[in-house]
Amino acid sequence: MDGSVFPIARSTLPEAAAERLRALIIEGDLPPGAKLNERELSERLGVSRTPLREAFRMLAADGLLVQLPNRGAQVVALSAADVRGAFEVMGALEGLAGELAVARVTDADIGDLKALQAEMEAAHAGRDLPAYYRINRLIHDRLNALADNAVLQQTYRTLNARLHALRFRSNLNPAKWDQAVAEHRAMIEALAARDGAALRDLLVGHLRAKQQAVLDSMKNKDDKNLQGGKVP
Amino acid sequence: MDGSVFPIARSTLPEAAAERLRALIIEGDLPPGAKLNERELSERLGVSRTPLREAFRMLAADGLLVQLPNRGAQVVALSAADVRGAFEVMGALEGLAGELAVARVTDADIGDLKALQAEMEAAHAGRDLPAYYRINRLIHDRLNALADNAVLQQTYRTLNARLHALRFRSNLNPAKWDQAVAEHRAMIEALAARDGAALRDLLVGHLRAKQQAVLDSMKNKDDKNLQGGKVP
DNA sequence: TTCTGGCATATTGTATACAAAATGCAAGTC
DNA sequence: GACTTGCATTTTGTATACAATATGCCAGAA
Repeated sequence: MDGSVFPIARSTLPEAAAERLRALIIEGDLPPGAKLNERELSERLGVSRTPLREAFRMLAADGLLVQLPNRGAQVVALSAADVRGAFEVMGALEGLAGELAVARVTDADIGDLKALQAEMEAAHAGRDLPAYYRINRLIHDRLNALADNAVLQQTYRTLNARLHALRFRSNLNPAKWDQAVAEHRAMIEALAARDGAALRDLLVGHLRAKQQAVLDSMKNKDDKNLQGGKVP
Repeated sequence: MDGSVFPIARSTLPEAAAERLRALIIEGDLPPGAKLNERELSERLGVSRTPLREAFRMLAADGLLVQLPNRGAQVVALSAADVRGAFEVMGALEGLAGELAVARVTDADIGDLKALQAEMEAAHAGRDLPAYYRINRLIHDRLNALADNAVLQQTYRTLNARLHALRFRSNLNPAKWDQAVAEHRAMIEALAARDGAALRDLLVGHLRAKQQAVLDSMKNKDDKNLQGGKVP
């Protein structure tokens, strides 16, 4: 044989439990700050405590839980500073992805991306928000793949997952949406021109705008006391 | 009371085991690619398998181990591509740290850093390598602290730990050493001038040089077949 | 009333027993 | 001789029992 491997996906019990917990956290069934009782959770998931505890360790490493010695695990309650910090790092990572992508992109890739951009603009014109989000994600994934850096991709994914636990629906008003689409167009152009610095700046700026939107939405949630924040 | 907490450090057994394993990996007692037998390791560490397995999860999250279902854990054997990727990300993170530091640094901080820089140059003049490394690290830590971004700091630390597992003693020849010290001086100056872009470029370049050194040393090791790499 | 101390209960931490899967070896087959 | 097949052994995976720790309550003292 040629040595290539085709491992079939076999989820272990701790992995499956972690996946389920992740969903529960993102869905909001386990709200920020919630204390996770091992016995109760293991019964609800139909799993014994041992694999559940390994799932806890995985989620803690992802920053979705915090574990206190002898006091169990609880869902993280991200502070505004945490969100800011995470976005700052994600911005740097996106910028890096852009620079790397420029160094590796082929004309064929650029063609694909331009096609995606056209689709995205069509979704925008048709006010099709779900399609917009889907294509947006496709473009982002493609850029990340172009960077060809597994460490980068994994780090980015982890941070992204952590923020998703916030469950914000970034209230995309028309003006912001227009701007986002325009920024995307500029990105593709910078990439086509192989202008890494410009692409980097665009990506960083793009993310900064998103950060602001999330922080605003968080502030609103806090006002409504939905983030588990302690009120004096 | 004012609500501030001062938790005394209480290491749990899984944490302690992870710490010990980390050391064993970095020391090279557990070389890249080594298979970790749970029973044997638990006996050697004087810990039962349950906490040991949690330690495995932690180290796997840090990227020091890989866990294969039903086949246990083994020490990662980083490829050159992995090292390149990790350094690229670390460069972006250092660059970000520099930019953030510029935004937050005070004159007092700059004074401290200049003092450290002087110490470093003294160590350099006296050819005191250990002192150089120590002060080098102090400066770096100070810069990171100035960035005031916990996510950044934690991400950086994790990546750094992963690379330390390579156990390279970056063979610092005199020319490179001179250059590194000069670069550090330029960094402090850029920081004092509040020139974020310049500081960023310096940090990224500084790290790129380090990356090259590590990749070279890895290549040498590979030639001597010390990295557990598969030879065709 | 407020604080302290001690006890009962609940919860997490660790070890271990049992189950499931992988590995290695040897006998049998082509 | 090389390849398969089945079995014994080893190793990992999961559940559970027991230990250690934390939590909450209540009585008693300041």
